[in-house]
Amino acid sequence: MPELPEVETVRMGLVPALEGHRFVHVETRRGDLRVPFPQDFAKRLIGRHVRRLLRRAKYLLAELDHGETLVIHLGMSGRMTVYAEGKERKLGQYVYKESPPEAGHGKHDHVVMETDAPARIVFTDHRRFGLMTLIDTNTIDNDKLFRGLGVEPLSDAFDAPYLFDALKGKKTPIKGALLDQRVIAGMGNIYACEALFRAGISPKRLASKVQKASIELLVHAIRRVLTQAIKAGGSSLRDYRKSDGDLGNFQHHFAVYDREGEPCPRKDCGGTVKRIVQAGRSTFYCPICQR
DNA sequence: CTTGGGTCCTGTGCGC
DNA sequence: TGCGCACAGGACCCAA
Repeated sequence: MPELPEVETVRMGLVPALEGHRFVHVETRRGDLRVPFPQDFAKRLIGRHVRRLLRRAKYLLAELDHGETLVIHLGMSGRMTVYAEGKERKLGQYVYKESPPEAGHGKHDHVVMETDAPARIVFTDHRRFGLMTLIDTNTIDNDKLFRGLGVEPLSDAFDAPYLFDALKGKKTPIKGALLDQRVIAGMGNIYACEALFRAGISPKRLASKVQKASIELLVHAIRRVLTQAIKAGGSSLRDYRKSDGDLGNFQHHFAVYDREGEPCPRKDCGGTVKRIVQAGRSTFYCPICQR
């Protein structure tokens, strides 16, 4: 589910509930996620103060005051929902609903955290591909979760020379290469398809065979599509919700993703959006204007 | 080393 | 209505 724009939207929504606040209550419910919770997970969080809430690739990082960082990944179906304690409240640009008594008691609510904002944060993930763990802040960059990650596509380090170099010698189709987190940290299936469409590049083209000029277009397309998606609050197809519970909006702006059989949105193209499977994932593209 | 396929898990939507 | 299959925003692990 959540790719970079969705995780970034969730991050922004969590900031008022977490940053500068203290965990007053944490509990894990029903079973393990993809990775078991670390020893004394809840105990190690309670009483801790969150210095900053950051994002790296598709991970949320809550930097705590005792040298550990709470790491959260939403997997395919994870959600973080913030509820205001007491009554509905506006924090930042989000309005948090009052916490209903059943919040946190759903079948797939795995973690409930309360802070002195005061707020209740519920982590829900019916597929349990998500992850929550604690990692030493000082050495987090060397952790296996983060060690190999490529550059952040919205940072200054992401430019055409970087991408060209990162794709050099890759014998895989460009679409697959874009999904490789060692190349671009945070890229996912939707935005890889959308960016390739915008850049006019066929997803089947071998990564190492994409011309420099096209790489230039692709870098701009990636930056723009991710930025626009963040502005729209991410894309809600099935499970994804913003942290206030509302839907994102960017799914209405897809050019090709999930639009098999529809006309290519490019003016005068006349092509039809096609769906193929690459490395086990759906790819949507226009065979006429993506070359 | 790189690359592709299978796998984890639950839910939903479709064709028959 | 019901059943079975395909598929879903991710990312490990392992074989070739």
